[in-house]
Amino acid sequence: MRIAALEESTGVSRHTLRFYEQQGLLSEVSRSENRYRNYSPKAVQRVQMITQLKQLGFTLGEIREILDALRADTMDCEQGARLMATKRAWVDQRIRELQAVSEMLAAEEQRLMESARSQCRVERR
Amino acid sequence: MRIAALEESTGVSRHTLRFYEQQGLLSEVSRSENRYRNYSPKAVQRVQMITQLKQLGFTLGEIREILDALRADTMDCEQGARLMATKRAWVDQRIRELQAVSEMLAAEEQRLMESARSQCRVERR
DNA sequence: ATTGACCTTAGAGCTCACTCTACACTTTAT
DNA sequence: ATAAAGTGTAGAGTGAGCTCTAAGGTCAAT
Repeated sequence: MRIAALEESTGVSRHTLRFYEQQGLLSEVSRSENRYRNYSPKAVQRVQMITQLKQLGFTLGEIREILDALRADTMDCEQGARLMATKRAWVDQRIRELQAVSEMLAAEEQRLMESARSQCRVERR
Repeated sequence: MRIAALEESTGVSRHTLRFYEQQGLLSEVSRSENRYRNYSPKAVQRVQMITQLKQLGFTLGEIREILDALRADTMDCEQGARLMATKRAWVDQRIRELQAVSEMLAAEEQRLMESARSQCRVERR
């Protein structure tokens, strides 16, 4: 599978695929005789996982850590578990922050609707 | 009120204040004889509003649009409320996504802890 | 043999939201 | 009078995450 095929099946541009490889997100990519990249079918899953985690707000550095942890056959289980726990604590903290933001937005929306009939001033108290 | 005073009373650095002005977030800033910026006390409120909206997840571009609309008096309360609702829907969607991630990480952590005593092999999905 | 599609690399450019530097001018304190 | 502190501008740098270009190598079809 060459780069155009991986681009086609993942929706991630060849530029970005090479960038991900350069950033260490795709580990070792094998090459053909002609130096062309030769991807295994598994690469599709891996790129899709990168895309998903990216959409969820993880940085490329964090994605690399997670993928490395999930992939490493030699990984220590306890270490992996701790990595997951750390990530999860971080995610949960972000959830709490976003929930606070959501509540503030709801309060602001409520306030604006209530003052819709009288005078209006956005976000100024 | 000069830039140091505004920096002091808002916690926003002079660099950032000038950057905001350059980005059109502070409209016209009056100058003294010596070309120093001369802020009115209202500027404190305006900068605080920028800070608040930023914390609510609005980009500087969105904040400029909101401030422009307020200046032009073309935004009423209902429009403001709709803006908040739209942003909140976006935030809530991200919360749901992160909750799904948290659950996946928790499951992975659990699995790793269970296999900590026996053979450790990270399964990919 | 030549076209054109595909691949390679290094490196430049872009957006966002700052952050800082260099250098000059003004004000204030001693 | 001098030094320190404050302010001005233009422009470069940062870092994340791409995005694109230039210049060249490879390959299949005509």
